[in-house]
Amino acid sequence: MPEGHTIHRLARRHQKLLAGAEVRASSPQGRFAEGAALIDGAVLRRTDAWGKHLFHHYGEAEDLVLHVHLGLYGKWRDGTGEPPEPKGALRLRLVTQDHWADLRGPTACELLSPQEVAARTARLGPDPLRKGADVERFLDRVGRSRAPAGTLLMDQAVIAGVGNVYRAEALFRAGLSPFAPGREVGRETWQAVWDDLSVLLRAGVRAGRIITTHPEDRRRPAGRPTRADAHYVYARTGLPCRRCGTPVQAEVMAARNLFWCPVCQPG
DNA sequence: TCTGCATGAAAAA
DNA sequence: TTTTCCTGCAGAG
Repeated sequence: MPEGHTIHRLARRHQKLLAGAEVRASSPQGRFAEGAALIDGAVLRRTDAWGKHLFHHYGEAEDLVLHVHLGLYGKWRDGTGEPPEPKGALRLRLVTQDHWADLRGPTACELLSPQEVAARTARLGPDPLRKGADVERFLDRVGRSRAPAGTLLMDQAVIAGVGNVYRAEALFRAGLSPFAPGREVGRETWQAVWDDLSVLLRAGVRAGRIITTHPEDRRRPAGRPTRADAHYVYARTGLPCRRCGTPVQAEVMAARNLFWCPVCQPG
């Protein structure tokens, strides 16, 4: 589900499945009927992702741009051949000769001009998954800020694509307290966090899910494996830290549940 | 089958 | 800071 890795994976998938073909677009639910009508019959030229934002560029000049943000609930489904009978609230359906893609529950589904796209992405921080991402901009921003590290990593204007899972896990892997003010963390540590997120996000794109634990840390002394085995601290409130056994703590930071180990991440 | 919560962010207050 | 958007699913019963 949707942190940056999901969106980049979707961009690649849509590129592969739909790009180069004429697309029939519809909004069975009706909430995007006008936009769908404008896309309908156009050729998808290329797809792009920046952080959690997905873009489809349509038309010869690539100047008709579909912008989708999945938010918390949004989902894309796709398939080969005939699309299934539309069920429930289907915001957008894209159909080519060979494939279909359905969008449900997005926070944003809108058409933008290239100028509007540029304005949106200008507000976003560098995305570690993008070629040529401006690391210096990230380092500069976090290095000056009084805000806590756990807030900075969730701020899409600071670094784009990191969500609540990657926040918790990157902080743990860096041994960094979520409460440490950005300017007190140190440039080398922030650089390491960026590099680690870059690796983790890329692994997430490949796997299609977030896996942040080293294999040797994933083994459990007893019991059934759970979904949370892929994480060190995320959604593990009260469970023993995989490294030191201390119960994982949780509290709300930047409007989301933050998880951390008070011993491995002192401060 | 039902309930509450969830990987997000804009709008309202 | 709180509400809203409005989907899917894990866990409870």
